[in-house]
Amino acid sequence: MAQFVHPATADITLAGVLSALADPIRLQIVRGLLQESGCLSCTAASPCPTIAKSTLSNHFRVLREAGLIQTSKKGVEHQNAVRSADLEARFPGLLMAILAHSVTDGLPVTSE
Amino acid sequence: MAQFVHPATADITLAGVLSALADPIRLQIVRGLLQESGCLSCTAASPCPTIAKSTLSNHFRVLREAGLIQTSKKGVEHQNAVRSADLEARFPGLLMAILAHSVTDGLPVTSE
DNA sequence: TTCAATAGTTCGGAAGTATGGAACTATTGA
DNA sequence: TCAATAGTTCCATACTTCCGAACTATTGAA
Repeated sequence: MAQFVHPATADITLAGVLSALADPIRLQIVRGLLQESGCLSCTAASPCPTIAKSTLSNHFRVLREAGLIQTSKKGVEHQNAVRSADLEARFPGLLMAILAHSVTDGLPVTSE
Repeated sequence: MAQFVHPATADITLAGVLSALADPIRLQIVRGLLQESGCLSCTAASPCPTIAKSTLSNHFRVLREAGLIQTSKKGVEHQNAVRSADLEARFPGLLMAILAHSVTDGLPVTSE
């Protein structure tokens, strides 16, 4: 499990970013990471304790391969951080534009 | 086939929008619609002639149900338009932030 | 009215993707 | 060395996507 595979900044694709963030769980993970000074273990960054470890691991892999987060091993844990600078360089304003509205996700303003 | 089901502006969700635009084909459809004064039939808005009709129909359904486009029947064709104003009202700046980079790797949309 | 052409939709099966439990690896600490 | 903890991998099941074929709806011509 040496080091993880992270795409270079130039290799981050728009479809990959959107696809990764299209999942509410992953969206919440990224939001949580940004709120917590950017470094959390996988379980600490989980938005819901009922999610299976394997599922969570998969979500982190998707985020990692999309270039949204950077994962480094630290002891028995993994430290995850949002690649804010890389994303800003690759798609200026995109992440902010998306996360600016993520609070309302799944919380309809009106009926339902 | 009465009218199509379009979500109210308030019911448009972030995950729905991101999920709909996470597909390169749908991203191209939306871009094409915006470039063409916003009204195109389904086949006219197809970014690739090899896509099966059923697949295309499904893509338009996804875009419609996500609140990205409005479809109205006009004779034998369907007229599709991006719900720019609704999206701007619901998620200010989001669509623009996404489409600003949708030309896959750095080519500017504006000067095209 | 009947027939053919066109534009989309729906159906059904094949291929791909997501989920979670069980088993596995890696690190730490006793 | 053993147990505990953090993640990953494997596998089976469930869900989604894609396409061809059949279907519906509108138009225009005979």
